[in-house]
Amino acid sequence: MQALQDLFPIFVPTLTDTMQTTNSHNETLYPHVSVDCVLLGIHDDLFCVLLTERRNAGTGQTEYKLPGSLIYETEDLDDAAYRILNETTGLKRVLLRQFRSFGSPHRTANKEDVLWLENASKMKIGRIVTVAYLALCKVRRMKISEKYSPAQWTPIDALPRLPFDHEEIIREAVKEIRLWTQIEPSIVFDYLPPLFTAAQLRHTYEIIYDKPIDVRNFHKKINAMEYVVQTEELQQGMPHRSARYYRFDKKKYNNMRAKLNTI
Amino acid sequence: MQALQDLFPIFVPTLTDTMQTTNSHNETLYPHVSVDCVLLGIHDDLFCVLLTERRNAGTGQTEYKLPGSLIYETEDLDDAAYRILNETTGLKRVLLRQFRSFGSPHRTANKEDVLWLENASKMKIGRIVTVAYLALCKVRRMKISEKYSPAQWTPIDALPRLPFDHEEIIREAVKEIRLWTQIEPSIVFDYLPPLFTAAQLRHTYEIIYDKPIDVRNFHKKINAMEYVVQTEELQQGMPHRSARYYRFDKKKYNNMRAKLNTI
DNA sequence: AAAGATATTGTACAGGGTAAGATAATGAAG
DNA sequence: CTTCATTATCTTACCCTGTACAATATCTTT
Repeated sequence: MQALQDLFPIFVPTLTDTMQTTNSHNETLYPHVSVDCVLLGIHDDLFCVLLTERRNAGTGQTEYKLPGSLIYETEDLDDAAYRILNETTGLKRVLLRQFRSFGSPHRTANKEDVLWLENASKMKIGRIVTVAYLALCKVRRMKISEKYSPAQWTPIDALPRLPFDHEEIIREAVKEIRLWTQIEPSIVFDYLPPLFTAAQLRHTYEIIYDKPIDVRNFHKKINAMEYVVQTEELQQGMPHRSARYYRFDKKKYNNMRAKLNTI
Repeated sequence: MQALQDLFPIFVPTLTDTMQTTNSHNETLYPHVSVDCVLLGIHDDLFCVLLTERRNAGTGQTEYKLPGSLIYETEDLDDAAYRILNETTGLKRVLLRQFRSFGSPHRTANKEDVLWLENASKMKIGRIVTVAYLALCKVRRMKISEKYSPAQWTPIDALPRLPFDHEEIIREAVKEIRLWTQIEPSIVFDYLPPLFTAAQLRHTYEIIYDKPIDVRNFHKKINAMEYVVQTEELQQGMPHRSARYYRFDKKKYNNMRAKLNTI
C-alpha cells in the first residue's frame, strides 16, 4: 500500500485514514449519501414545507422529517431525488433542484437520532452526507396517497422538532428559493396554475419574500415582463371588479433567457 | 428486517436495495464521498484553474486533475475541503466555498479512469459522490512547495484531458464564480492585494466575466461603492502617470451587507 | 520639447424601481 | 336606483443606475 501511495499520493487514501471507523456495535462504518427534499409551498397564506410523519417505536410519538433516503449505487443524484420523493410521497412532476450538501459530523450529534438509527437498522451506518434538493410546489395538487406515510404542510415559522439538521436545511432552502426566484423567475410560474391573476402572482411573491408589494408598481412590473401575457379571460364570482387572467409564455421566456446569455 | 422497514418505511433502506454492488473484483461496493477543490485565479492575464499533476503508472504520461480526495469519517465537508487542499498543495488561507455536488454514475464512464482507480487502489471503490468547492485565489502567493505534487495554473480555455467529470465541474465553477462575485463582491477583494489600483480591479472583473468594461463607467462604479476607499498612496515606478491605490474597507462592507439584510 | 503610455474625469440619455393619486368595474347594502 | 366597499387597473413624477461616449492630466522616455 505504501508503494501505491507514492505513485498516487493525492487521490488514493488509505482505508484506515479515511474510511474506516467503528460504531457502538463495533462494526466497520462507511460513509453514506442521502438525498433530502425540501418542498416549499403556500398553504392558507403561509409559507410551508412538506414534512413526512413517522411514529417513534420507542416513545410512540409522532415525529416529523424531510422526505429523504439513501441513494442507490447506480443512480445520479438528481434521479435519486425524484425517486425518493416519489417513493416517500407518491409525488411526480415536481421540479427538484439541488441546492447544497450537508455533511457536518454534528448532524448526528443528537443522541436520540443516532440511537433511533442504530437500533432501527442494525446496519453499518457511518456518517451520512446528504444532498439537499428544493422545489416550489402547488400545494393543492399535492394530495398524498394513503399508500404513503402521512405528510403535513407545515408553516416554516412553526416547525416541530426535526431530526438531524433538517431545520437548518429548511432555513437554507428558504434563503435559496429567494435567490432563485430572482435569477430564474420561471420557478414562480411553475408554482402557479396556467391561468393566474396579477393578485395571485403578487401574493406569491409577498409570501416568498415575506414582505408586502405595492399593487400599482407590481402591475407596471408585470407589463414589463414580456413573458407574462394578458389573456381575454376574466376571473368570475368575485364580490368586486373581476381580475384579468394572465399566462406564462414559456417560449418568450426562453428567448429572453437566451438573449441574456449571449450578452 | 421486514418488520423494521414497516416501522421506518422511509428512512431505512435495505442494504441490498441501496448500498451494495460489486466491482470487477467481485467485492462489495460502498458509496464514497470526496471533495474536489476548484481554485481559480488569473495568471498572465488568463483565467486559470489549479490542476495537480500525477504520473500515470501504466503509460508513464503526466496527467492532470483537480485537487481532491475522500473525506474522513468525522470531519465536516468544509473542514475536509480545507484539509485536502492543504494536504495536496500545502495551501492555506484560501476561502473555499461549497458550490455543488456531482454524483452522476457516468462520472466513472471512462474506462481508463475506472481501470486506473481499481488497479491502483485494489480497494472496495464504488461510486464516488464529490462535493465541489470553489475559491478565487491570488496566484502569485500560491507557491506550491516541492513537498507536494507539482501543480499547474492552467487556462480554462485550454484544459487538458481530465479524469472523471472534472472538466464539467470547472465549467460550472466558472459560471458560479460569476454569480457569486455579484452577490458577494468581497470575493473579488479577497483575491486582490490590500492596496490595489482601479485598473487592477477592473482587469480582474474583465477576466472573470470575459468581457471588456468601460473605464469611465467603472470609475463611477467604484466611487459609488462606499467600501472601496481611496488612499493617498500612488503606484510608483511606472513608465507613465502613476495610479492611485484603493483599499477594501471590510467594516463598511459588512455594514452595507447588514443593511441589505434588514430591508 | 515632443512622443508615448496610462490615469482620471463629465455629460446626456434610457430604463427600472419606487412612491403615491386617480379611475374603473363589480357585488353588496341601503 | 344610489351609494358604498372592494379590488383592479392605469397614470404621473422622481430618483437612481447603467451605459454610451471623448477630452484632459501626469509621468517617463527620447
